[in-house]
Amino acid sequence: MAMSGSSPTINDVARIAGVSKKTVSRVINRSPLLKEATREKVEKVIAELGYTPNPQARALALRRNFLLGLLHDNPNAQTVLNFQEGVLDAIRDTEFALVVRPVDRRSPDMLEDIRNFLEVQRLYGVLLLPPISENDELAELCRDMGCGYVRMGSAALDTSEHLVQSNDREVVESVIDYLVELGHRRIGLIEGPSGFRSAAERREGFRAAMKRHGLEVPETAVAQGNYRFDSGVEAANKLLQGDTQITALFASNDEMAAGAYHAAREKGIAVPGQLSIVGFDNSPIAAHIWPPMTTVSWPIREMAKSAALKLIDPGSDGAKPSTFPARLVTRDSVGPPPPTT
Amino acid sequence: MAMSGSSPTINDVARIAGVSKKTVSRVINRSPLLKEATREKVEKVIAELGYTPNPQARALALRRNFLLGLLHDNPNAQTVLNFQEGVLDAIRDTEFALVVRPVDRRSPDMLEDIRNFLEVQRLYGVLLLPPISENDELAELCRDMGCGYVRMGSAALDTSEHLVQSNDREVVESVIDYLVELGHRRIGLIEGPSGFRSAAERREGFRAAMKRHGLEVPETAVAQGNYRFDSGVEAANKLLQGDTQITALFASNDEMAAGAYHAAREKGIAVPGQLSIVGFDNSPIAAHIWPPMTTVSWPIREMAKSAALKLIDPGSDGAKPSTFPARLVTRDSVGPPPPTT
DNA sequence: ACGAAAAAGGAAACCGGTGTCAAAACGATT
DNA sequence: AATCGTTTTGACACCGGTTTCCTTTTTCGT
Repeated sequence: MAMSGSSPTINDVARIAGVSKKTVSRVINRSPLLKEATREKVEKVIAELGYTPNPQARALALRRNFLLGLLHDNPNAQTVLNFQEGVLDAIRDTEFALVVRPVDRRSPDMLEDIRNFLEVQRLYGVLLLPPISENDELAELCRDMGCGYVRMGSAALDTSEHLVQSNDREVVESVIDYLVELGHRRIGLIEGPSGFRSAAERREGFRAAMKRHGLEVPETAVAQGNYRFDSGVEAANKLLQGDTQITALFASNDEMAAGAYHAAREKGIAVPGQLSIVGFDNSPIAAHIWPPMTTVSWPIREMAKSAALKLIDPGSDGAKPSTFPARLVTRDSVGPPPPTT
Repeated sequence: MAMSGSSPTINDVARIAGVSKKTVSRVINRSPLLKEATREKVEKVIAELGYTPNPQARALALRRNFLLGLLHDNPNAQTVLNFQEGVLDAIRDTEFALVVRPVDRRSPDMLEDIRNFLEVQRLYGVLLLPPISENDELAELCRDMGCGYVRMGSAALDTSEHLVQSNDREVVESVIDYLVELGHRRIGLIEGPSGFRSAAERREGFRAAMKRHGLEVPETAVAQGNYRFDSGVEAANKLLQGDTQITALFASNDEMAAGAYHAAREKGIAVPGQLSIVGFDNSPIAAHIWPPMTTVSWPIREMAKSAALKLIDPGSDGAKPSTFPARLVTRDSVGPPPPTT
């Protein structure tokens, strides 16, 4: 009775509405076998009391928590944080909460750790960010544990309902088109680490476009990095040395592109005067570096929202995989190739 | 009996060990009034079965979840993410999980939203990141709701056990000492937004050191930003215009310092040749920008870990406020002032 | 108007733990 | 051996929901 502080329970609602708790439960769960009048009566009481079902109790009864998990091993802070924001967009005003779990994909115990985590926390579902979203054993683990999951990826990795992706390949092709149109012929690539689907997609986009334009891609015009700044420096040093004569360069992410800036600067190569650079991600560094970097932006926040909705309300966002369009953001790191060949 | 898949419960343990579930509960909770023999017997069964208490059930019974919340409205992704890692360090191998909740401190509903969130999720405790860690109403709300909390801050804001802080002021003083030692006399300040304790601390450190060296700080040598890149550009433009003749500049965070780089570049001012710049935070951009930026690094991950420990195990990390030392990271954005005055 | 089927609602058990309080076991004393 | 005061332990209710199963009510065909 004295309810200062402690929130009303389903029993309070039932008593005041003059029905059984099961009926209240039915209202909460939108059971279809309820008379409209009853529903309204109960809903009125719920509204009056400001009743919210206790997630802990539901979690216990349903053997399933109202928690969405974000599993990631992501080198890029901004990406992860944007993703978190997107998930929050989806669960705002619901009883769901977001729990985060950074993992170490190089640890041999990763799967075991995650299994433990899932077993203990009994999450409603998990969101898998690249690169671990590409781990098939992990997806299988989720299935085994009866835990919903959605993989973020840049290509088809799974059946329909578990996937949210972007069109990396196409947009990289258009990046190359853009460079070629400006007159570039010798274009270099800093690709991402093997094992990353996104890296493969972007590389394929690059190769396809070059081929379409009848341009060669010599060995020396390609270098591999690991998506981190330092590896970008190193890769660019390789690309820029000797006689390659590259006039433009596409890096598979912004951090490596920033590394390329660094390498160019050390070598006294002007950007974009002597070398045009395009990155990928549109992370803050792209806007903050000098000159501001032309890069590819993908709608991570929207993708995250969609992924979360797939988990908590499969009806709304559907069983089909969702593909979100990335787009080129032109700033000042691209120009025509230098006149003297 | 058939326990494929579903994990064992306290009942299984009790039955097999031949004791009551309450006794098992006592073992789990390290109750001191247990006979050693009983404890061992039960623990053996627990180990054999690989039993883990179900957090949902405990949450229901205790009216308190095993969830730590991270409340933030932070402009810096890397800071937030590092903080998350630190919390994870603390709760690894415990039953705790970390839930994140970005908030909007400019929203008039913020407190109401948070109240709702706390009421529904019944968190074990929350970690408050700057700037909302400085909101006293919020701290009071936590107390009201019976929710543990720890504030991250750069100065005393609360009583002892609720605080983890850094020594911003001192370290900024040492930054200025360093610049003065190199020969700088006209040093500019880009300060952070009003309302941020950290901004005030850093400003005071700056002013104290300048005063100690007998150096003036004219109006025109100070500009205010909001901790974001663009505001850094703007502030630096103000500082660098006309006749100020500043030879060095301290920005209250790295993003604004990066903005100052940008402004300098646009004006054709060489860094560090004509202008030395020091930032604060040691965020990735400091290492990636050109030239690599001298900045202040503070041990956010350790601070986060300490904060989390304060919540989940007040015994271990103690009731006293913890202060963690920040330190200067010297890179290439600082040099002696230009010879021609 | 009647009986049968369908719809609506309720009682009680259950999810897996913890709290309360009384009972049992134990040790020391007499 | 009986008594008493501590430890230890257990029975049972409870946390706030859901599920199962059964009863009551409504609807409808004939």
